[in-house]
Amino acid sequence: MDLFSTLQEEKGRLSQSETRIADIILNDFEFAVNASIIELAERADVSPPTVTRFCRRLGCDSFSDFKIQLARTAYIGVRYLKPEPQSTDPADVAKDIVAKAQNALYMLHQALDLAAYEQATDLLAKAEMIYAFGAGGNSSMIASEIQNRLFRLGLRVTASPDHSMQLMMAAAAKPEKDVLIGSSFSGRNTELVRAFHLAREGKVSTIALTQSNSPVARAADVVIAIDMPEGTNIYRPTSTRIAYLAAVDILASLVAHKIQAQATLTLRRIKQQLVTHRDGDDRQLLGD
Amino acid sequence: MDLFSTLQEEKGRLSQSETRIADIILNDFEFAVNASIIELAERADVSPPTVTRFCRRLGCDSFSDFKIQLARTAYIGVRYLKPEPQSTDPADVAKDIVAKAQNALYMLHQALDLAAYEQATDLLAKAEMIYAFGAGGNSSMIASEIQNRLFRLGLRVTASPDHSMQLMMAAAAKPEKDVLIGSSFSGRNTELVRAFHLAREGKVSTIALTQSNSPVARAADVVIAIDMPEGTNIYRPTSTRIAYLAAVDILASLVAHKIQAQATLTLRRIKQQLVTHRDGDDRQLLGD
DNA sequence: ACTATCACGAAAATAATTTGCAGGATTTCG
DNA sequence: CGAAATCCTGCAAATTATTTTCGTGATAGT
Repeated sequence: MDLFSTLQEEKGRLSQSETRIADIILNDFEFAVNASIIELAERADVSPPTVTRFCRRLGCDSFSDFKIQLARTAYIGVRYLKPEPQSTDPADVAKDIVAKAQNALYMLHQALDLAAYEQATDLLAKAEMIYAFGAGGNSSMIASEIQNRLFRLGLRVTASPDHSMQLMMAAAAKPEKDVLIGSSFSGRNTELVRAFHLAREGKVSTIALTQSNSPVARAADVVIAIDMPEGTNIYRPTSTRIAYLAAVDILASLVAHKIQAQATLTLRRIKQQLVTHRDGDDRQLLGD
Repeated sequence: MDLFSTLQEEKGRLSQSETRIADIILNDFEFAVNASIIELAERADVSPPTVTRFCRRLGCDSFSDFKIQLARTAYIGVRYLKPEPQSTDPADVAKDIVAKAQNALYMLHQALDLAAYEQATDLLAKAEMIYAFGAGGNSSMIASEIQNRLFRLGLRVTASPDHSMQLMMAAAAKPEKDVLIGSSFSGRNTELVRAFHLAREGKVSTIALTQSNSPVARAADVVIAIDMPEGTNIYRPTSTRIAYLAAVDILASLVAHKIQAQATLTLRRIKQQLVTHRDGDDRQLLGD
């Protein structure tokens, strides 16, 4: 487990002095990772032993162990604690975006519900036809991405960003054979919910990539939950999208492993096609 | 700068003892971050002072500073030093994908050519119309993504994955007013190269997101270079895409800052539209 | 009000790290 | 080839950082 989560959890149970230490760590991370136990103690106006005890309490072996653990989660964790002043300097903008994207990935990994992924994998691998739905710039991209990833494995799949089409397709899907997979960043795409209900009525299994405990999540059989802390402008949909993409990537890889033989064959054929169509250079693997 | 790069660079100039220390760090990272200077020294068969000197040489203030820096770059940097063991266990697959994606982001950031981004930003911000081109599952996604990001800023933009359309559009673009931006993961999409040539003849500025020194790169005025070592796993040549997406994100953010007033207004209108169209809950920021 | 528990810091003890120094190896240059 | 210079290295001492021990005062429960 990572320190920041632990810290958030324990926060309530800490004593006054310990809270002061925690605050310093949360507010001035740079100082905290670099400081010695004495400096940290002084700044928090406590004694070094208190700091040691604080570290132990958080599950670390020692103060140095604490600092290491802190540093390790750091690159990932700092950003969402300290929303830094919005700089428009290109270097900062770039750094910021990269850091946030990495955060999103980190959090995806933290919250990974493998069981859900495996269930989804089973459904997809067995499906005779897969319908991938999503609307709006973000989710529609995810839907095409699902298509893009799965057809390469030899699966039958179509993606649609169109509500009316989605409803019709959901109605046309074959019971217990076809699978519907939908994405909604907000979790409140009511049209998608409707399509899910329709599918459920028709005994078509449904998978949702969405915020947990949202209307979309509740309407689906299997939920690949992707929850990013909302509220501030820190988590713009753009870094969330990276998490979605990684989730699709994971899902597709698991499916690929599950149906390995078939997938390898299809891939080879696709590649063949690309190579002969292009300049004979096969350095490009699977499409541009 | 991060420690791993420094370590790679200095590697040749190190003495015997120091090389031993470096090897231990590179091969058994877990041990290295957790060990005390004495343990590390013993294992490398050197004295503690040698370790201290080693740390200084790498630009750290002290051994502890070294460990902190090591821990900080760790999550990101280790993976691509040690080729992963091929496992199909879902947890490993997931971890691997996340790590690769983070690596891709890391490498994007390392190799960032800000000047190119700024040039591209200038072109895009001033463009009267933007054409975003890309073909194949990956690049066509990037093209739509460019559209998705830029139209929100109030810019006029269209994306096309269709070669014939691309050529016609390139021919129709207005000299010195319109801009063409194209993506090619492989750098050898000859149709895109043709479109770029056409644009150049017509004095339409061109921006390429592609591999550096590739045909596509050579055909463009401004190159946002994205060079990734493609993995060996044929199921998943895809972490590169995350880097592309982040690059687009950076580009779009820079453009947004450049034309801030206009962008803010447009964004507000889009949001307004989404909120009234949905259930009045504005928790979703900018599309699903 | 009494006891148990807890939080905390002072000081002592311990452990880790760095510094200064000197021997030995290696390189450089005459 | 040999002498001087330089660099690498470890030892031991000095320094610094961290942890443990122990005692005090505060707080909560009975």
